[in-house]
Parts: sequence; structure tokens; C-alpha cells
Amino acid sequence: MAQRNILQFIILGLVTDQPRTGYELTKAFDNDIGEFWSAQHSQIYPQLKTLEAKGWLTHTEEITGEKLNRKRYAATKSGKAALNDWLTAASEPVSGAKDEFVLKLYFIHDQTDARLKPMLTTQLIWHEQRRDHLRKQLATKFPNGADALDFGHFLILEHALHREEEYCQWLQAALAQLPGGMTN
Amino acid sequence: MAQRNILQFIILGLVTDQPRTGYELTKAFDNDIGEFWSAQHSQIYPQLKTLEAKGWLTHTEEITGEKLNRKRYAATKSGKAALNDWLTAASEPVSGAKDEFVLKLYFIHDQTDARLKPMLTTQLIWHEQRRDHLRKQLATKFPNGADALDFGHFLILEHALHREEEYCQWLQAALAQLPGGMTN
DNA sequence: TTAAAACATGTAATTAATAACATGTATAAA
DNA sequence: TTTATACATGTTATTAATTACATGTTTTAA
Repeated sequence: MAQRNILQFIILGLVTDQPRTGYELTKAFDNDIGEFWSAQHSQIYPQLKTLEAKGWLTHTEEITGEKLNRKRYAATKSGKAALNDWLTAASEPVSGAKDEFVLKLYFIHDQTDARLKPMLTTQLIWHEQRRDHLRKQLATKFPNGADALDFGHFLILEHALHREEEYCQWLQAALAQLPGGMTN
Repeated sequence: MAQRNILQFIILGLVTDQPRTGYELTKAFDNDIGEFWSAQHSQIYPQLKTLEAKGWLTHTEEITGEKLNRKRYAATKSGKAALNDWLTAASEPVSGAKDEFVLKLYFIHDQTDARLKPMLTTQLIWHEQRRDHLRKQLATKFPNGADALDFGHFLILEHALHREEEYCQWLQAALAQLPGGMTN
């Protein structure tokens, strides 16, 4: 397979925390969970049907306004059990993300290659923005440091920030090693 | 699409460095390039045909022993141009790898959750191994630090090592924050 | 009041990637 | 000499994911 259908467990996890509609699940990927996973609604709605057929979810219908119907999904007992099985199963660690930029560098052999500087600079700007964004996220969501009641979320935000900090430092150091060095 | 067919450029990059057979390309993913990308031969052989049809590759046939035939692929002029186009094009930066373990943490809210310690410990062991492996790689391949003639490769190995170092530090800090703390 | 933006839910077409199926040759070690 | 391992190249089936297609409602702001 292309992947091991991890999306099903994300959905299961989200609706276990609180029952949600397909639309709300889609929105979750624009916020929190989007920091480290992505999914479109065209993947979510079919998956909800599959999970309900599996008996891991049920839905109730709600009317908004005159006739707009939405389905709110909740995890069943077996769905919660499946979530726990996944959480406690061994996670194959990632060997190194598929980072297109890093891959490109592999094919640039010469330290004096003129393409290096613009490539590194563009990436640095982006990762500095993301680093700053994550710092704000962390300061907003966890102003008092680790939250014992949302510990996992705190941990992964910290991790994401550290990664971006490393990325920026690495790119800065690489730029400094270019011909002309730090005066460039 | 599931991805933007980056594999074609990896193949293009590898055969530009030196002409290679499908088998050799497959092996490349077990070594160097496997540190940050993966591909199976079942993906590589069809891709070679596609790239040749595009006019980006040509192949010559070689006989080993009595009759074992292998095809050695090289980049054409237009293939090299396509490679350069890709290298110089803007790379959409990765927002955060799809790390299944990190994702699981998101669904563990309680700092006292008994599942945390074994999860974090298992990951720590793995990432320490990988960190040590990368240290050896770097010491073996670049015993004198940055190599001006294989600069990109040096950079990405350094980056990979820093990432693993961060991963280990993060996991250790997380374990230390668990109830019982460092005496656990 | 009207138009834009957000809410809401689907399906279809395409592609990349993995796992499994399939076959055969050459070499090195027991 | 025989057997295991490495060399060598393909195809098929399946799945996950993205993009685009498709439709309609509700709310908010101009």
C-alpha cells in the first residue's frame, strides 16, 4: 500500500475526544493536526463511511437552520478499542522525512555551485517563518509550559519547534560555509 | 496526485552522476539515498521506461557472462536540462513529516497515562541507534569535515544527524517529565 | 438586499507507492 | 558439485492520496 491507512486512526482519535462532523474533521487538518498530517475532505467523507461499516463509528443527524443536514460521528466501543490497539502498537520510526529540498542538495556536489545560495536562502526564509509561527503557537496554547491535561499536544509542538530551530541553524551554517562566507 | 513524481528526478540525478542500471539504482536506495527517500525496483523499472520515452534517458546493453543482459541508463541533454530545472525550481518546504509516533502522542492527553513511558522508551532506543549510525556514516564518509566536492551530501548527513540528536533529546526530556521523573 | 464567505457533503479521475507475483543468470562458498 | 546469495528485470493488484468535479445551505458583511 501507499501507506497503512493512518487516517482512519486520526479520525477515530478526533471523534473519541469529541463527536465531530466530516466538516469539523476536515477543519482539524487546517489547524492543530495540520502541523504534522494532511488530509482533504474527499478522503475524509469516504473514510467515515468505511469506519461506520466497520462498526467503529456511529452517527447522529443534526439539522442546522431550515434543512441543512449534518452528520455527527462518534466512536463506538470497538472503535475506541481499535484506537487503543493502534496507540499501543509499535510505531515504525520514520527514517527521515521525504524532504524534497534536502534531496536536491544531494545532487549538488560542488561547494561553489551558484545554485546553492538562492536555494538555501529561500528555504531559510520559509523555515524562519514557520519557527516563529510555532513559537507563537506554543506561547498561546501553553503559556505555562507543559500542560498535564494536554501533554501529548504540548510535546509534539515542542518537538516541531525544536526541529524548525535545527533547520534554521543548519541552513545558516551552510550559508556561512559558502564561498564568500558570512559576508555574502 | 499522491506525490509530484520526485522519483523521476532522483533517477535523473543518479544517472547524471554516472550511468547506472535499474539494479544499481535500486541498490542506491539501500545506501546513501535511502537515508532520506525510498523506492522499490517495481517502481524504478517502469519509471526508467517512462523517462526513456520522454527522451530524458537512453540505455546501452551490456552482457555479463554468457547471456545475462543488463541495461545501463544515461541522461540525455534534455534529461540534464530537466534535472537542472527541477533543482532550481522552488521547493515546497515540508511542513512536518508524517511521523506516526508523533501523531499518536497527539491523542494521549494525560501526563500520567501509563502508555507514555513504554512508547517514549521504544522510540528513544531506535532513534539513539539511528543517531549513532549517522555519526559513524559522517565520520566514515567525511573524516575531514565538509568536502567541497561532495558538499550537498555532507550537508544533508549533518542535517540528518542534528535531527536525530534533537529527537533523542526531546524524548529524554519527555521521559524526565513523566510522573516519577528521572528516577523511573 | 445582495453578494461573498463559510458551512456542509459528496463523487470521479488520476497518480504514486507498496506488496506480491514471476522468472531467470552468475558467482562464491561450502 | 551443489546450494545459497547476489545479480538482473520485469508485471500485477491494491491502496492512499490529490485534484477536480459537483451541488446546495447558512450566515455575515457590504
